[in-house]
Order: sequence, then structure tokens, then C-alpha cells
Amino acid sequence: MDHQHVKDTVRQIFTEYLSLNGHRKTPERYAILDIIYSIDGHFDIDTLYMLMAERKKFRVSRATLYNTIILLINANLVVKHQFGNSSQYEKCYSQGTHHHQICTQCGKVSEFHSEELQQVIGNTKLKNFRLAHYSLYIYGLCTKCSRAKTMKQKKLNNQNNQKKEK
Amino acid sequence: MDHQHVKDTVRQIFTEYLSLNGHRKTPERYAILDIIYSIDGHFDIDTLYMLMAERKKFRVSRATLYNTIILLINANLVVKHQFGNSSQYEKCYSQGTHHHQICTQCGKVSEFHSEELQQVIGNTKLKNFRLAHYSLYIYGLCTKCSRAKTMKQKKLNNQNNQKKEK
DNA sequence: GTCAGTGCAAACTTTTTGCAACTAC
DNA sequence: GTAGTTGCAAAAAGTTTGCACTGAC
Repeated sequence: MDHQHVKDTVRQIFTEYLSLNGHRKTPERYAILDIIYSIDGHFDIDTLYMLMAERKKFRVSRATLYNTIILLINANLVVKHQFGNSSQYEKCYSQGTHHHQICTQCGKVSEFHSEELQQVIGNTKLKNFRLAHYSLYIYGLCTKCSRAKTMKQKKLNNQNNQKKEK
Repeated sequence: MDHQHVKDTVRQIFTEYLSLNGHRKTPERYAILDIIYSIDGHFDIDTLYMLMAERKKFRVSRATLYNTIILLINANLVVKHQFGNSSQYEKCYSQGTHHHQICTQCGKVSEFHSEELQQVIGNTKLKNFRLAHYSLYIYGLCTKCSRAKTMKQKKLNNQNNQKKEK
């Protein structure tokens, strides 16, 4: 599915959602949806705010962004993540399911795919619960930080040993 | 392993961690660890703050709680979750691995166990990454909210249909 | 004695809220 | 016309920071 086709489809889904739930179809809402579906990867409200001003020459307030994002989440067009300090969002229609690995040291987030994981999680039987979507976050150290930490550890060990020998 | 034994063990692990990393062993830090390991389930900083005052008659500032929690996370004695608005924490030594299902409507978080999930995730091969721990969050609707939403949807549909008929 | 750790309050960041103005229906 | 939305600014909530004091080493 090409880019424009996706944008048209999500627009349609959003329209349906708004109608079905008795919300108004304001130009702000569609403009926000449009920008979000032209962003690859994660974004936070602040980034979105700046992109809106930049790309669309269409200013909306942060309050509206927060309001609209909630609608988009309920319409299953956006997912919310909470790594780091501020909430991160991501489009989710026609995106391949992916998982996140987060470096606890430098905070870097990368994505990976795994058919097997996807299947097992999707098939998990839940009691008293209707699954909508899920997030798997793998925490650990990226190669770079892992190396740095080992170095630091060694250094400290040496210092400790030297103290004991004194 | 009984409750007191766990507390003693984590105390020991924490002591080792502090020594190894050149941190001081302050009474505040041990008091915090102790309280955390007497809490079942999730807690946030505010709850912890109040529990400290209540149960221990030992007041520590929020700043110290934040500082200490970071140490405990690095020592692998506590994990951080980010559902809802404030960060949630949880003891993790000698806790069975479990996953979380979160109701997107009422925010209720419940836990479940799954050997299969645990194995598959633990065995996932990651590129350039050293896995420390992971979190799986399943989002959806709990039975109660699911029912409520269906009702609301029906009501709105009826209203929409009535309008069209007018 | 020294410096990491603490308490406190102020600062900062992110998100929510109240209200007047606007506009989709 | 009416009520749902928006923008703005103020407030709230959560977390971090700076500084003087304390106490673990």
C-alpha cells in the first residue's frame, strides 16, 4: 500500500470513528492525522507541535494535540509509548508489528521484528480481557554502552583492590 | 523463600552493589529498600513517600526516593513501569516473571503468568543488545469496560439512526 | 576531615483544566 | 442556534536541580 493510499484510508477510518462516536470533523483533527501519518517512527507532542507549524502552516494548540491524540488512540490509529520522560506516540495503521529494545544507559530506542513473538503474544489466551494491542519493551544495554560499562566496572574494581592493598 | 529471607537477601545484594560502585551505605537507602520489599504489586513515588512516613516513622525526601530508586533499578532489585501518568515501580527479586494487561478505559492493571511467553521472549535473539529484562504490556478492555462501551455504542447508533430518519 | 548523600525549596517539564471565542452540525 | 472544539493562559502533577547541611567512610 503506497503512502497516499494509507493516508486516505486512515482518514476514512477516522471519519467513521468520529461519526460513530458523535465527534465533530474539524479541519484541525484531519490536519493532525495527516502530519502524524507522514512521520516515520516515534514522536512526542512537542515535535508534533513544531511539525504542525512548519509543514502545514497550520497552527494548533498543544491542548488540541492532546485531545486529538486521545481520539486517534481510541480509533486505533495511534499508539502511545512511555519510554523516557515524555510520552511518545506512533502511527499504527498498516505498520508492521514490531517490538522495542531500549538501552537503559543512553535511552536509545530501536525496533525489531519477530514473527514468532508476534504469533505467541497474539495467541495468548487472556482471562476477562479483550486484547486491542500490545507493547513489548526489551531493556538492556546497547553494544556501545555495554562496552563502556565494562570498562568503568574494571576501573572501579582496580581502585577497590588498590585500597585494600594499602 | 519466606518474606524475611527475601528481605535479607536483597539487602545483601544491595550492599554488594553499593560497594562495587563506590556508593555509601546510608540508613535511608536500606529503609527504602525494606519498605519496597514489603509492598506487593506496583507503587509510585508518592505512595512510597507516604508509606515511609507511616510505617517506618522514618521521613526521607522525595529527592532521596528518586535517587535511591535509580540505584535499586541499576542493582536489578526494582523495575520501572510507565503506565498511566506517573511512573510505577515494582520489586523484582524473587518475583515470578509476569506480564501486565492494562484496561485502556479504566486504567486498571492486572498481572498474568505465561511460561510460554516467558520462554519465547527470553530466547529471542537480539542484535547488538544485551537483554537485562523486559516488559510486556497488553492493552485492551476489561470485561466491565468492554460491556460499558458496547452499551454506549448501541445508544449512539440509535441516536444516529433516529436523526437520519427525521 | 572529606565528599557523597540528604532535605528543602525552587525550577522545570509535561499534561490538564477553565473559560471565552469560534464553528461544525 | 447550540453544543462540541479550539486557543490561551493558568494550574496541576511529576521530576530534577542547586545549595547548605549532615554523616559514612
